[in-house]
Amino acid sequence: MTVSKVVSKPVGRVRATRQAAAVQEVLQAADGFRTVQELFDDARTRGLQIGLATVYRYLNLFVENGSADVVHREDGETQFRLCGSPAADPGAEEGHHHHLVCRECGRSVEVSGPEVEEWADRVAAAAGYTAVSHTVEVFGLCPEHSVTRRSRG
Amino acid sequence: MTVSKVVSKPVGRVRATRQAAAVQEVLQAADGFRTVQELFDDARTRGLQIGLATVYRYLNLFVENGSADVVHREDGETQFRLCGSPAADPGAEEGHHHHLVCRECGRSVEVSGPEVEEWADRVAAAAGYTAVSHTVEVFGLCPEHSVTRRSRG
DNA sequence: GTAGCTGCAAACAATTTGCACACCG
DNA sequence: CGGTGTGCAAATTGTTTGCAGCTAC
Repeated sequence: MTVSKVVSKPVGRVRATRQAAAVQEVLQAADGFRTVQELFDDARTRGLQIGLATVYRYLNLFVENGSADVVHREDGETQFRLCGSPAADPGAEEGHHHHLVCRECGRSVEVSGPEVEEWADRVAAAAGYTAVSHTVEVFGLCPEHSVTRRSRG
Repeated sequence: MTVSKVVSKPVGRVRATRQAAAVQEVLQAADGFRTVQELFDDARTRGLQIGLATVYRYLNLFVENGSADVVHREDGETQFRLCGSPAADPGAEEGHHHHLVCRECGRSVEVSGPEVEEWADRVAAAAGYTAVSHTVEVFGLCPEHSVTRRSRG
């Protein structure tokens, strides 16, 4: 695992600071969604000098830039993860998609559900609602963390 | 000593207190989802003596009982609303459904989306995920609050 | 050399909890 | 009279913000 210059293209409007790279690094190192605390902790563990507030700041910047995705856990806590490649697809409207997130490790799978979008649009239209937006988050246990033993007693 | 039919069956494990009735009253008076603060304020406005903490307590009890539904606004704040009639439908597993909520007035429409459930289940299964749960929230502007004038300049 | 970025900690907002008291039964 | 529901405010938790100093450009 070579670390080297990880910040060839930060995010866009973000200055090429050591901290921006740090956030991006821990974000990339994480397989899936992570809480801000976890990312902050990861950074510190890796010896990356950064403050919690800065992690929040960059995380929000990344989200604004479309570089990161965010999910609100049922718990209420916010989790972040690097997005695919939004900047590479300027035409697509942020590449709307949802995530299937593992409750244990945060590992996630990007899922695009045209049906869901259509469904949301349809029911909204049927009710006469406009300016519709929707939130779809799917949580579960990834194969590795699924309990194979269904025995209980 | 009948107190109307309002609180013939509070929620289940909830004692027939004045506060429980108060929360239920403001909940019923509201057309849609309301924040805890709003409900608390409503209660006070109606002259119902109750504390914020108690509103929270009952709201959570109602949710546990399946008497109330909850949505987490994009904003992060939690909103509550009375549910249909879960107790009247013991067979149905809590009557899983989602809501189409108006951003302006909170008025909502209960929407059942078998497709969404199926979709969530399908993508989860395809990825090998188990113990799947999903969150689907649709926000928009109800007919009354939709901006009919599409002019912009 | 300057402006923006950082970090720490205080501020903040939403929600929970503890404890003394009132009320229900 | 006893238990427990209640209220107020303090405690908690997740997140944001202010200000002095450092860093990148």
